[in-house]
Amino acid sequence: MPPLLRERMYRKLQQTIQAKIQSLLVERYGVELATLVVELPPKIEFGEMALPVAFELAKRLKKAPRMIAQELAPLLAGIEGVASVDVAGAGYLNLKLDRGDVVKRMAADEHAAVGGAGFRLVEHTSINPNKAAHVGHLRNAILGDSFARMLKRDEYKPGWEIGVQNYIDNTGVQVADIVVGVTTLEGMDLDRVKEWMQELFESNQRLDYACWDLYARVSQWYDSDPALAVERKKLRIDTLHKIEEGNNDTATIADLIATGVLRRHLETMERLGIEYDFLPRESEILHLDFWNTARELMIAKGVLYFESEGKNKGCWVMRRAGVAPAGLGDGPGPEVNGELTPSDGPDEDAKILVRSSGTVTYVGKDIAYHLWKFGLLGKDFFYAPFHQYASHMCWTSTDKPTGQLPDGKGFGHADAIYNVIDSRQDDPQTQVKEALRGLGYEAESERYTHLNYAFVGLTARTAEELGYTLTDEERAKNFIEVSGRKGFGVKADDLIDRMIAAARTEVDARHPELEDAERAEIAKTIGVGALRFFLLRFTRTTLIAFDFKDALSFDGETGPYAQYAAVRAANIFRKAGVEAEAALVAVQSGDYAALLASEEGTSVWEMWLAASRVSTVLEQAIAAAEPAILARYAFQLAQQFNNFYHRHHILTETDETRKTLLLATAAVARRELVRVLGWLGIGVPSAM
RNA sequence: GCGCCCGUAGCUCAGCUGGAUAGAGCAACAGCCUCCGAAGCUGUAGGUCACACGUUCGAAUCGUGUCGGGCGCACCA
Repeated sequence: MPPLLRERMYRKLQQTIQAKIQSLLVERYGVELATLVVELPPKIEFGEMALPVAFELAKRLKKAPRMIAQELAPLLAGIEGVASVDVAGAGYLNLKLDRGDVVKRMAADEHAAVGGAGFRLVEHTSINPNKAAHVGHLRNAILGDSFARMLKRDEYKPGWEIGVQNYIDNTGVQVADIVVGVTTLEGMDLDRVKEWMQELFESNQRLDYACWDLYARVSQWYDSDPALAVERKKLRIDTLHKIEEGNNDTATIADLIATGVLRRHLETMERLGIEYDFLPRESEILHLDFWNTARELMIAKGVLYFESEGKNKGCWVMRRAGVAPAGLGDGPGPEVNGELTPSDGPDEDAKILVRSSGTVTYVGKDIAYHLWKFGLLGKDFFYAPFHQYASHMCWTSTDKPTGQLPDGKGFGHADAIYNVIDSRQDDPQTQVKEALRGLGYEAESERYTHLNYAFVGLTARTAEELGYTLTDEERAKNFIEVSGRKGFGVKADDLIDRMIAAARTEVDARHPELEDAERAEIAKTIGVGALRFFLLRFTRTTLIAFDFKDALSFDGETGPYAQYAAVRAANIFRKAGVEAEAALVAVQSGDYAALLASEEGTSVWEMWLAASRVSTVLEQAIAAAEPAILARYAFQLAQQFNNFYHRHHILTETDETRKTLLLATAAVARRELVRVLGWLGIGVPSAM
């Protein structure tokens, strides 16, 4: 069978039809359209594909749209897979597909391929390793993990080669704060810190939880005595510098705690099915001098220059993204004696990358790091194994040569990158892209996606439930912002525990006959599914006001609703004593065209039509970098299935032809639902 | 002050590159379990898509402005 005939489900059919019409338009009217819209009609009576192309042509051809549509309609009738073409409304071209044909193709699992060449790096989670993860971090990790699953090669799609990274800021101020906490507030030295961590471990206490409270205490402590505030802040900076330098007890304490907390984060995320391939650390970016290499590249290209005047005097700066330089000229003038002379006064808006003290800012380090990601820095990390997952190793960076290189290539050779980062960092992210552009890496800059999302707050109700006393001002707002400094927020592990416990209560009530271990497993799948779905159903720009009551609801538009539909479908096969696979094979022989065309069959056909859109929706979700699109689609599939389930009673169906089709319908619905949920990291339990 | 995001049903949100009577869930009300498990289904009610202009055959969608809310604009990360 030629490839064109093989891949002809919704997405493929759409592509074929678009190409055909484009050539028809050129042939007949000499018109070329940049894009040709093919949409899903609002009602099934209008067919499966609708083309508003006649409206578009009306103004160019100075003809009534309906007239154009009537001219085009007969020309489209010959397209393969199209059963009929109608002109509707003021000039819509509505296509009806050959239902019997589509059903057989889908039963054989023919679908458009999604994927491509190149290595893509997805970076997410990136929690400061100085305290427990909270809901906001979960949104980040779940978004990133789902997106990685959408891209990755699997049974359904060739996908892309990908690497999943979790950037570890193990030498930042937040880690410094926790070090100040254990040393100054708790009076520990290195040996005592080791003992303390051992004690926590032996008494089954979580290090990240202990740090959560300590971090809050330190943050308060800095400002608790105005007379000592300056001194205490100095202690903080001194501690930071010692950590950055390395090779001293302070740095060792920082490393012990940061690594210990990081291991806890990995445990927390693993509970949700989230794994990483590589953990690049800031300490190596410093010790391997990534910045100096980047710095030279940037100076050579004139992107980075020394400011000798104005408020940024003594700093190395670059033009701020999206802002014209403050001076009259187009940026800095020619370089003179190692310094660039501003063409027309200093650019006061410039972004500082190196402070007058000689230290590098966050954005500076980030530029170096991103040159590495694209393989443009000309140097690499050294790699060491860090954590063994069931199916693969998670690596970390190190500054000592190990002779080990994951997959023989490491990770710094991306063709495209996706950074899952809070939208409060839109500006610095834009600045990094601007630096790439300035260095002449236009293409890389284009393939740099900041997968941004609005932060997660808490509803007033949930904040009060956590024992937080609200001010009147806070009560009036739609959400309360979480604060690590105040130790205020919903810790990830606590939340996961509550989700699973809520599911467990239901499972125990519904399935007392099951073994304890199986009930536990089912509850975990449901609790995790509910949590992941809850954080995925909102589009990225939507600020989530987290509320326990909403999250713990398992009715309606939730993960458990979708899981339930898949479980119901599976139950049908169990009770019928038929394998889903066999049902899909069975539908190949037999003629269902008439049945599918009937009024009753249309409600069955709608299930197939919904299921046929998997590739289309996946492509759309990848293009928009928006897992919420898939989450909503999963819900729609489940809803469609529940409709179908109530309308057609399969097991009692006496007509064999009809029963075969109904069984195949349930099989397809379940297959696609399981797939889509899988990309969202949501499993389907054995029973519900 | 400048930049970015947002304003859609009582509440929480969808609405793709403009297109057919603006859609879900929750909450409310009325029904449906001797029938593939009711974490489900059916029905009712609920909207001047913040507002005003503009572009267009056509605007929730694009443009400008106003009002209201959020977030950024450090020699912090």
